[in-house]
Amino acid sequence: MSENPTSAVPAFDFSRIESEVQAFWLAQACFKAVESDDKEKFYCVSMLPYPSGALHMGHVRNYTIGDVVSRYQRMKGKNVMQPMGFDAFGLPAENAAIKHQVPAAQWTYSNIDYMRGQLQRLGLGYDWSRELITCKPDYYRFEQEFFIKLFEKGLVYRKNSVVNWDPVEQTVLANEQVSPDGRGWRSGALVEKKEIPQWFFKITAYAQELLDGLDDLKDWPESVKTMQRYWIGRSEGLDIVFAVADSDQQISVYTTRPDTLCGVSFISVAAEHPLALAAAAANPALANTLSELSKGGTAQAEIDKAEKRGVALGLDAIHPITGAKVPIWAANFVLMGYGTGAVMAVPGHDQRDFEMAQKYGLPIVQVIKPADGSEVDLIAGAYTEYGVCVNSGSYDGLGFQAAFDAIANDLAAAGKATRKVNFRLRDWGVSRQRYWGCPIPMLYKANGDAIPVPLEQLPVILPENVAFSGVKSPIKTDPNFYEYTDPVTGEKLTRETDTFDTFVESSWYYARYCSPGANTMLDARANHWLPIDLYIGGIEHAVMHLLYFRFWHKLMRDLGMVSSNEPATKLLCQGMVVADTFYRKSDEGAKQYFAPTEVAIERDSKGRAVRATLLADGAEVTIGSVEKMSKSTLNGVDPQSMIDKYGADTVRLFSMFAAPPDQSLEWSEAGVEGMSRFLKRVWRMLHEHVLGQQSFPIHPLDLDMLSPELKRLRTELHECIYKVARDVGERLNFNTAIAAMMEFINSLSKLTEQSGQASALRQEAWSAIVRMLAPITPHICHALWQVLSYTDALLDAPYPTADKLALVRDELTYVIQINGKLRSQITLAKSSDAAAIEAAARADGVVIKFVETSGLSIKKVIVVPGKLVNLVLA
RNA sequence: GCCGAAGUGGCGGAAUCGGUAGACGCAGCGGAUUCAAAAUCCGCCGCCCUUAAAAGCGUGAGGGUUCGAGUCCCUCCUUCGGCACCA
Repeated sequence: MSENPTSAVPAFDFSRIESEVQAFWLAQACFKAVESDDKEKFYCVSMLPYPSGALHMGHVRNYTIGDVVSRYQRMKGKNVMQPMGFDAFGLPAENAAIKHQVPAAQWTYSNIDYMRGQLQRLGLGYDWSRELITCKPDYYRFEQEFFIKLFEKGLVYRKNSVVNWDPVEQTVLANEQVSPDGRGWRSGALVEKKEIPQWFFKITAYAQELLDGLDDLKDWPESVKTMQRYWIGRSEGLDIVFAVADSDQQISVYTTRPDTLCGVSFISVAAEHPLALAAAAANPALANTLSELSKGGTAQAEIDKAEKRGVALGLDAIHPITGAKVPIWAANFVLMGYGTGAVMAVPGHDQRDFEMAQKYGLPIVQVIKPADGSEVDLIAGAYTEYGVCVNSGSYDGLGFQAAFDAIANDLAAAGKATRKVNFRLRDWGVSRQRYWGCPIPMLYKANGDAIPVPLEQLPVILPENVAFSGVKSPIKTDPNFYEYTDPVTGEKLTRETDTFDTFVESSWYYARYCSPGANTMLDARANHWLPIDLYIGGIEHAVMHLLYFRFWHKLMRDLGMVSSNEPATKLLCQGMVVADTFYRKSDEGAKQYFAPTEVAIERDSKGRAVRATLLADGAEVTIGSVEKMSKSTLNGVDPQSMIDKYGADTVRLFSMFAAPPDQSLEWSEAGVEGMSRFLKRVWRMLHEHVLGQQSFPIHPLDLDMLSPELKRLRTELHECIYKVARDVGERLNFNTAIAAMMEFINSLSKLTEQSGQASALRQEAWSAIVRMLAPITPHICHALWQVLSYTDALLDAPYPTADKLALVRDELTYVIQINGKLRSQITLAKSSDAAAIEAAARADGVVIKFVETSGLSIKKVIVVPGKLVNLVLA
């Protein structure tokens, strides 16, 4: 790129500028956050990355948003803390270890080193002195200690729970390792459900508080709160006890629809229910069928979509109202780990029961009819709405609530039911049968009793130098790890070899950032920063992570470690980064994908993409759908290559401009080039202003001296400032803020006037633009700020505020609609009242002509002050 | 299957409280500059009819409310996220 030799504007060398500015920030320790009561604090956290190898565009987007907000808040005078860390335990490191025989720890640490460098290269303003890495004992020791405290409080317990079991590999599989058809990813064997003892956090003890707390989270997206409410799933219902015929056993079911009780035609239990197991013990054929029923993975979507199947256990239950015998079946859609492992089946009014009844010829009885008296068709499916009881004896004619109360009272009096509030939320199972995780700090006696590891022996350190033979966790076969001798009594104990779910580490890292180096989990500094003022991460975390995170905060509160009730007051969920896909289909129908860099796109005269060819052979490839960047579709774009080619500022600018933060962002290299052009234009125009100023010595801006053109332009400037501050500071809509700045710069570029006042206005404009762009493109702005001859640090320069007087316009443009359609426009003085506006509209030439030619007359006039006039013609 | 989102020009998107649909950017087209190209600058750019103007159509589909609907209500379609062991 050769510059015009006559131009005195220096070349824009982003690479040199970015490295110089980053070196300056580092040397000045600009982002080190120090607790202070002088300024209001602002604590901004972006969800920490899993160190998978390199940053992907999703990270770039997430972290740029956090950095823009942090830098903006700093310019608004806040004491900002923005930390970063690595969520370093997890399955991919273990898979790398199994596949390539590289130690999980080494793989993880080298990934972290590379990714940290990438984050720094993006110019993200983190306080690196607070960095944490969750796989290090100085982090995870505190969660081991915390777990033991909860165990002692009774908030942690052990129970049997179902896992995906691969019968060929003899190992537990993650849901991700089970294919959609219920087979193990390596063995291809049909996965079975197996019960093993596992540790649980009693999150259900906080269910009501987690639900109620959502009402106070005013700055969380409504969609996330709705999902959490549904996930917690509070319901009011009845625990009903059915006696088992010819036995002293009974079976308990929970229902939210006691009004349908008279429609019960059978009972469904899980294949692992004690009644089913007892029946199977005496009946090998039944045992076989039950094991067939438990085939398939544990994922809810899979269970819901599977065909409803069941088998009669040969037992009957006694209906608590009618006394009739109803058969007991085992069904594949009932889970032992959820509720009582048994449900009452009402095929007329529950779709799953309906499908099961149809398949096996069980009775379908209508006991609810619509309140409006219309008929229902119980051939097509169940009628699941509320209505009025029929075929229900003395309850006939009662509506939902009346029937609920009557049946609840009658059954309660007979000792057959109790009212119960139930939650869909289940306790949080944290045991994983995997190696690369935090060891669960428990010991087992020979009789199976569990006791915690003595606190003074913490942390239980995960050995990092281990070799995998096969897929099994090495610590499960290593006596040096699992053998334990009580130092006092000499008793031989066994260590727990399961590790924590990695959601445990990510549930409290945000708090630990506030207390770096403390030798307890948190210290007093935590309450200085908490709660988080803005938490940013992917929408995929809407329920699980964000619920565990809220739960853990309440646990820490109840242990006296933090004083707030919620971890984050504001939440932003950013969308995915997506890109075009290109592929060819093989003869077998398999898709072979190609990276966008390997493909050339041909366009027609209107710019439509008509054809894509592979650069390597010139032959056509299919243009696929736009999908999330991923390894499998090869449509990922490497952030590093983009930074090298265009610079961090350009990459940041594009990430913020191409879409609003909560929507998916389509990557487009042409779009990136557009951003690069914009920055070069800013660079050139600002330099030209400064060079031009030399012939017009700096004048102070004198508002009374401005020409009408300058006055109009200044109004535009302050409208722009007003909009940008609102978009960035309140709405978090960075794309429209950037568009507003581009729009203003387009106007500014048309200003040709050369005068002292024009120069003063240009100085005001560029000073504001550089400060407004600074959070988004901090490197170039740092350099331009100096070009404008300001000597203070841009990082702490005050964010521009709009001059209210400049925002006032003397005239307003009114839209004239006829029957709601735009027909004309008029410009009126701001002071015009409604009558004057209406009169002006009636007198408008277009209106008069329209009324004449249509032959209609004006029947009604609607005047919206400051906006429009609508004339209704009929 | 259940819960939550999204759907607007050739493309990404804007329209913030029911009031001008298409800001801004990309792509494309035309022009200036240049020996030429790149870069840069200027202009055009929803569809349809048209020399032009005007009219008409137009925000996934179909209904509805309203003086007025991209926005509110109902029904439906498609795509995406989550569904408890990927993180």
